Amino acid sequence: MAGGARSARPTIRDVAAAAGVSLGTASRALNGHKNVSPGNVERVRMAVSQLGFQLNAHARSLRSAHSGTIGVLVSDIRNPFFAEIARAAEMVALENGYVTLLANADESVGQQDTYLRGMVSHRIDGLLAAPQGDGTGSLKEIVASGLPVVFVDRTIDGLDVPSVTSDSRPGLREALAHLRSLGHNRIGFIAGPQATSTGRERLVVFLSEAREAGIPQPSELVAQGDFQSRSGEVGAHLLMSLANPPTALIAADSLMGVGALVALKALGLRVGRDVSVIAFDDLPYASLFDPGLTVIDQDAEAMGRLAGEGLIAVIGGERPASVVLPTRLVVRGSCRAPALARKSPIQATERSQGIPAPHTGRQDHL
Amino acid sequence: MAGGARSARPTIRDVAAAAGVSLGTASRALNGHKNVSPGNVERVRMAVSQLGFQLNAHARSLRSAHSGTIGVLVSDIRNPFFAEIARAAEMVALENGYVTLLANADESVGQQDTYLRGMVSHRIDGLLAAPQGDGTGSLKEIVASGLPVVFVDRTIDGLDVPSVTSDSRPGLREALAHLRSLGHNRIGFIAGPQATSTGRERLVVFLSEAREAGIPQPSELVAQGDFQSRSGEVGAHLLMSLANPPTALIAADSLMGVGALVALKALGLRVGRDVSVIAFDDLPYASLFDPGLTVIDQDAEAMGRLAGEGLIAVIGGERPASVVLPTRLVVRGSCRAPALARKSPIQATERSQGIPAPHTGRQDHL
DNA sequence: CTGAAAGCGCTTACAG
DNA sequence: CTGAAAGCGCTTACAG
Repeated sequence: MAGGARSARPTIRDVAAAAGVSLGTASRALNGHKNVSPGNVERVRMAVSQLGFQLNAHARSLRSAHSGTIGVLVSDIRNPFFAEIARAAEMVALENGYVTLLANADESVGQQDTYLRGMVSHRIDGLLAAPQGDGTGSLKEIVASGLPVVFVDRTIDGLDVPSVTSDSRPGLREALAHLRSLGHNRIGFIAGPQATSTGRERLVVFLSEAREAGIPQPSELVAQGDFQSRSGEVGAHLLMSLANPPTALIAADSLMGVGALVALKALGLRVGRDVSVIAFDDLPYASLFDPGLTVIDQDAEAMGRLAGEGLIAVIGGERPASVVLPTRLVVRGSCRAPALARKSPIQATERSQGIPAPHTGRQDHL
Repeated sequence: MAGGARSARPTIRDVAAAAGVSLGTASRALNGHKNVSPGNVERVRMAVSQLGFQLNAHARSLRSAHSGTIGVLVSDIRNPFFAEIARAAEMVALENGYVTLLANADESVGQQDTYLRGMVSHRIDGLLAAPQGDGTGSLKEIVASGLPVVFVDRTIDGLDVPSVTSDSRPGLREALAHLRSLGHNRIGFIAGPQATSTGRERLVVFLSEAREAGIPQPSELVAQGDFQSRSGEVGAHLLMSLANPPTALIAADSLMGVGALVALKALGLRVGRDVSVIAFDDLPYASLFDPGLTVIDQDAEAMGRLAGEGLIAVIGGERPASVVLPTRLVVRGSCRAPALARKSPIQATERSQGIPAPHTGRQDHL
């Protein structure tokens, strides 16, 4: 059983010898080539299992054009959204006979480049990436080299690469309609980093949808975050400290949303009652929060799967179209009518555009 | 810029030619061997950056004894606990010049074996694993083959492999002391799968610590789970439906803990007030639950890091000792004195061991 | 300190 | 359908 512990690993030459065929025939049998006699296929199969032969992937990769490996690069593996994408992509890769090399950039462009270089050294057959940075460095070189690449979640301007992203518009539109119907017309937005495509898109779409809905959005109502929890905390603090604070908050990702919840708790503000909150990305536990967190959900599993399938297609020489998935609102308990809502949105609009209210902080109007 | 897109990749031969040295010297310069003249080292360095040379990892792996790759196998990458372990281990690998091949067994022994075979084909230099199953299959073969292996979180009986695990005893002891001081003496336990080392250990230790603390533990107070959320739900339902239900619940991992919270919510029981709850493993959002969830925390980051370092040591020919980290209780709001606590634990003990109370469900005793 | 040469374990035209 | 042979891109004793 553990007998051959230290003995040299059997090679395809050993298999050929045991099967009584030539090295070439053994290789062809192993790879399922058509022109091999059934008898030899069987003999080789026997020899393989008898010797416990495991093909050396490096020798194969060196000789043939492909390595059987794909790279998956995510921004932060601890973010449940990316963990789900990575997992789904990996499943697809596995189903197609690829092993996955996982790179966790951990929000660092430097680390991203380190991993990317390693992947190039390992001659990955394709790369699936939720990219960081501005498209300089290894990523640009990789795309320029012609290696199959698919972007997921994020894209990079100037790099012409198929992508799987989601469209924040439907979700944001529903979110605004929901808040509007509850009587909110002063909505704070905690934006993602403007150096990422998703950070930019969500802010632009929020602003355009708010305008469409007739909700005024003075720039003081936008806080700039970085998709990390801490920045959501800071942003919520900032927004709620305005002379005329918003009655509702939207965070551009779930980590910042959680940060905002932490900040509101610290400020003694009750979510739902005192401030309504909506965040991008669902969390497995969002319904256990107090109250349940209303979210704009993206289908991370589908994104990972479609991106994986897209990459397989690119590797196969196809040029798949980019796909854009919808987002949708999942209503839980974190949004309610503002406790002290004004009856006339118009009036409030005029106020917020003109002189800020004296710093009573809150407008008593009952 | 994108000029050489389709041109063949430069090899070390091109580098040697450009630097005006032999192939061997180029290789030695590249690998930082001592006996190379400074001038040649510099010339090779120039040629490398000028040609954009990237060493072919497969050729190197085929020739030399190691591949520069390690495998990291986790049970479920979507579990925050394992995501953190994977990330920390990966960092250590990177610092030591290794690229990580990530395998997500997704709670399936079959998938674990598929990945393990792929890793063996890729000639990983070492394996870090939170193993599934009973130690048959690829895992056993790998250990028997002499490949460096380190277990993290879980171990497998009969496989003599260094490991990094945590000792549930201090955390459970604190948890029981905490519950005791609040007046609980009827505690339900939602156990992990007895086919895993952690599932077994936590149950055994809980039982022994409860005995030590003088808390009776009839078998009806143990529900069998599988570390998945759903089983925590079922387990909590079961326990709370007992004729004489527990006043507190301990779940052997966070996913089952979350499941229990879901079940309690569905049953209309308020955590803290009606039932106290403690779960293993901290969650990034546990403090935002209603109320905050008290947990028995393990240091996942340290486990991943230490396991990574241990693996590097094993690869280096050392035989590092296994390390066992402590667990500790993080008190939040999910435990309070039972609403209808008896004054005398002794009396309650006698009751619970004897005739179950008639199914009023709750003992009114005010 | 350096070069020439062998060879890691495969795949794949090329003949037959 | 099969075998003999070349060669993928490196590393590493072996001489010098």
